[in-house]
Amino acid sequence: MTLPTEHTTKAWIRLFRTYNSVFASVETALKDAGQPPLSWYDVMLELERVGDKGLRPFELQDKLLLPQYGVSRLLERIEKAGYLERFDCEDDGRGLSVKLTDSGKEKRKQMWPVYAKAIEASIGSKLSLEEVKQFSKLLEKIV
Amino acid sequence: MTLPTEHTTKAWIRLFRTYNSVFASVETALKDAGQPPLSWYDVMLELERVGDKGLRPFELQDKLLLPQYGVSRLLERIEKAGYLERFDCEDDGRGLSVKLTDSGKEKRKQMWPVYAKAIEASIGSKLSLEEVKQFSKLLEKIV
DNA sequence: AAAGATTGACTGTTCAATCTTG
DNA sequence: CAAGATTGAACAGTCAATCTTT
Repeated sequence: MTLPTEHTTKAWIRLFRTYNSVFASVETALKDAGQPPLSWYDVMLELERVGDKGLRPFELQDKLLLPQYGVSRLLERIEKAGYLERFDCEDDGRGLSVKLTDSGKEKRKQMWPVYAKAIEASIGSKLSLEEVKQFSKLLEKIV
Repeated sequence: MTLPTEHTTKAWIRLFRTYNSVFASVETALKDAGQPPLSWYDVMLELERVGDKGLRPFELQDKLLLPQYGVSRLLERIEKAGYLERFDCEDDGRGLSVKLTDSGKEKRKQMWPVYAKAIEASIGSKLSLEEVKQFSKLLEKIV
């Protein structure tokens, strides 16, 4: 394990600034549109994908790279807003499952165009299609 | 303003995951080494660069892309740890300046190898030099 | 004992209101 | 009134302890 080159350090600093700038654009767009934050969208999208059987919190934990207590608190807030339901898990008495409510599906649908516009403005409009693909490929190598 | 292509959306999701994964590695490395968080490093580096004349909080705000109250609270914590000093600004009675203390300089020096190793492990070791340069160039186009 | 999940207490972030000086 | 900066209160994230079931 050697020290990073100047180039690696520079790349990290730019990654830092770029991510935070895009992230801030998305959050601001959502807030300005009176919509919930991005973290809610991520949960709702995963839940919508699997339908009424729902997901276990630990599955969300893996998908969203959040700690257990982070998922617990996030679900608590989204549930309070009425966008999801927790229910007992039949297979495993320790656990529960979570599924999206109808109003949760509706809300996710409302959020998407706002979210999408922000991504397009922040990234899509700045790079050519070829560059976007290249960018995606490089990111894939890192994680 | 059109909707993003699939490719742009995919690139954003990867950017999200990659950034968060690298960021978490860096923070974990610092914490495990008993060092302060990355946000402190950023402040201390900027302050070290300008020497004893220091920086105004609003200048840090621009450099670090933080809100005014965010800088205020961050400086408060770093000052309490003894790594920086606030002092009245002679040019502008409304403002103040902030400079690094000797122990702040020392601390920044201690943090760097830990930080550097984490960046190298997360990014440098995953990409060739050419790829790092490409990556950097693409990021520059976005922000 | 280990896995799934939650919670109290603490730390950090955000919002809106405030204070001071230009 | 604008700009620079801070602060109380509300909100979100983290740590360690806890509870239940496997």
